[in-house]
Amino acid sequence: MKNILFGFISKYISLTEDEKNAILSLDLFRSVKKGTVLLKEGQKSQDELFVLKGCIRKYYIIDGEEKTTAFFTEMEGLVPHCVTNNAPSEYFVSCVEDTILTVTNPDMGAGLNVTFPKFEIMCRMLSEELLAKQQIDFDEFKTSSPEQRYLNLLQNRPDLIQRVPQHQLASFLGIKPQSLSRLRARILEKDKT
Amino acid sequence: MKNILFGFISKYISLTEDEKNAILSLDLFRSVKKGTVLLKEGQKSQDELFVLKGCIRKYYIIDGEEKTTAFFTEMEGLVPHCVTNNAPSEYFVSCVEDTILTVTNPDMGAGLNVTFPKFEIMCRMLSEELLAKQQIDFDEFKTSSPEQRYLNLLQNRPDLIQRVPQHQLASFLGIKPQSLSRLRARILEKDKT
DNA sequence: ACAACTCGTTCACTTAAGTTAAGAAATGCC
DNA sequence: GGCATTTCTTAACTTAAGTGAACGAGTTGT
Repeated sequence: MKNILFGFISKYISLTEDEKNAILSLDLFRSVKKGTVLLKEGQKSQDELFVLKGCIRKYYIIDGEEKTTAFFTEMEGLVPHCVTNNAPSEYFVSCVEDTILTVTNPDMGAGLNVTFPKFEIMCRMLSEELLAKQQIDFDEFKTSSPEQRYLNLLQNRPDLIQRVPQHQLASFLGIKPQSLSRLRARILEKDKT
Repeated sequence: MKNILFGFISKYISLTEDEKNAILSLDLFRSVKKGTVLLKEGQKSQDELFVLKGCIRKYYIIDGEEKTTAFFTEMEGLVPHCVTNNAPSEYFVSCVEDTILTVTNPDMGAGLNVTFPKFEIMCRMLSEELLAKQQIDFDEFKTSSPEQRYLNLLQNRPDLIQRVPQHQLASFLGIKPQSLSRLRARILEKDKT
């Protein structure tokens, strides 16, 4: 696990052994079972999540229905909105698979940032990268139909389609499970021809 | 104009007179006419835009059709993707109205950041704020129907509906102009009852 | 002033997504 | 193993969005 984390960090900054040990001493790693709920609506958590192995999802419950809006897999991190604005969470986060992740909170983070200014730099790089990606994703979503979105997903994240239940994928694509099922049948039909 | 800019900045950091003068000496302000194209697809610009007065929009041309994905009005800024990743732009940016904005680029920015580290701090705050907002907006978009999206817009940005042409609003809502027209008629019909 | 465009709306028709319900397949739990 | 639950698919029907075309109002340009 250490190696995965440090491998990821090394893409942004380089760490000395001392720094690595400082990080490890924080006891960040958590191993959680499929289905575990990491964050509930209404909860005021300060925890930032970073997935080392497995998959977590973010979802709302609207009119009693789960609406999944994002998945996070290996090397992807989620800073819940409630951490940023210090308000109760609007959404849930749970594990799609057995997952290993790091859990950090600003207190620990501030400590690290003070000790190692590099961290501040990495966080900014990460958040800029994320913002850019997010904007492109949003644009793509707006400019395509459900079917195109599914085909794009098939191209860009084929793993998600395999590892995530259909009904969760459906709301991620902005449609109902039945529509996804039908849409897939439609595509298969076309492929045959 | 100065006042608008400094008023905005003061929400994040406080500036001395010297710092204000340093900023003004950069000659950031631009006054552009409605319809002016500020960024073209394929272009490699380094300019970051911040709207002081007026409205600009970001749009793609896909299969010969304009797809508007974002509007930026007073006190909103756009750092085009091509600035971040130093590649040709995927989209266009043009003025919906006569607009006054600041145009900055990383060279100037770096100069400022070096001279006044505060700026770095403000930029990070801005980008974090934006990222959070963007995520919520994306979630809202995914979890609602075109009609709900229109009603939300009516709630949250009634000005946009007034100042922006319908066909641009339509793709912003992820639908065709005719559908927006129909959807609006439908809502009016309901209101009567 | 007139022609050429743009823009918004409407209509008829097509296509796809929402809804409700039912049943098959897979999964989880004694 | 067997029962219950969840997940996925299918189907029939409803509703809304896409498409192509037409029209009038407003704008632009000459």
